[in-house]
Amino acid sequence: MPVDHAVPINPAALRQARAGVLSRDEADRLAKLLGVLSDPVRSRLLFALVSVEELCVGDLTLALGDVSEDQTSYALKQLRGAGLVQTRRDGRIINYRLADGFPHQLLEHCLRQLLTITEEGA
Amino acid sequence: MPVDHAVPINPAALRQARAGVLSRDEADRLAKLLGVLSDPVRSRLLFALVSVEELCVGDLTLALGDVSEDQTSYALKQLRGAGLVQTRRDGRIINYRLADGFPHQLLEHCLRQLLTITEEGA
DNA sequence: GGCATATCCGTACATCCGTGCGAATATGCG
DNA sequence: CGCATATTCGCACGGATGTACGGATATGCC
Repeated sequence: MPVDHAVPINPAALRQARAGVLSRDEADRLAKLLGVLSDPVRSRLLFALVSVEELCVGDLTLALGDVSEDQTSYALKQLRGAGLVQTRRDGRIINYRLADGFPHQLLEHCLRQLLTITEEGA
Repeated sequence: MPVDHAVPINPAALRQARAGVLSRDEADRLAKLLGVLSDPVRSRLLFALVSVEELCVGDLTLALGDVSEDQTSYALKQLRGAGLVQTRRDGRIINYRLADGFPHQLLEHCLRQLLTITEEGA
């Protein structure tokens, strides 16, 4: 039987929780961005780019070592669509770099911290 | 025609990039965790829980306001599977809270910062 | 014991996402 | 102009994922 549950069980805590909840819009934007980050190829590409000025698709493929150039190209396209990387054409070569204003500390600090959390759990 | 691209175009930068790249294992773990976070319902549940001791499924559903109890239940199951939340049974009511050792600053600092980034882009 | 409530499960369904393959575009070189 | 290289595109396939619905389970109350 479907449940209505119109009556809060802990009204005080509920009020407090509501204050911290993101709006639907904010949560959607955040989810979209995290979705872009939640792919091994894409996150590794960002980590490859964080310590270097710029690199072309072929060299980025070599940097990862175990992906095809198609995968790299597709992943870069997603990252570019999310505004996380920029391109600079140099003849036939297209160089990718982290976008202007990209928070480098996000990679080096936040995401690496996330990694240590999962380490503890495993 | 498929491309081999055995020759790096920028060997120096490539060497530097390789140093920063995550291993396949690390990237997979990170991607899995980010995948759990990259859902509006799940992230909003975490933000609801960050400022409160614990809440039951029904009240969490009310806190979000625009999701079904099934959605809440399913999302909490995912979060629990990832080790991000814990449960405490109290009679018929099952209360959820952030897991022990959960980095509260991750929500309040890192993820909210991510939100501001996308604001600029939009 | 019998009923109401809180939560969860199993299934079915639609949808999205990453990948591989072949071909196309774009540029440089001779 | 014709060919080689770097990158991207279009398409189809398989796999994973979120949602809805009915029913199951667990607990408390009378």
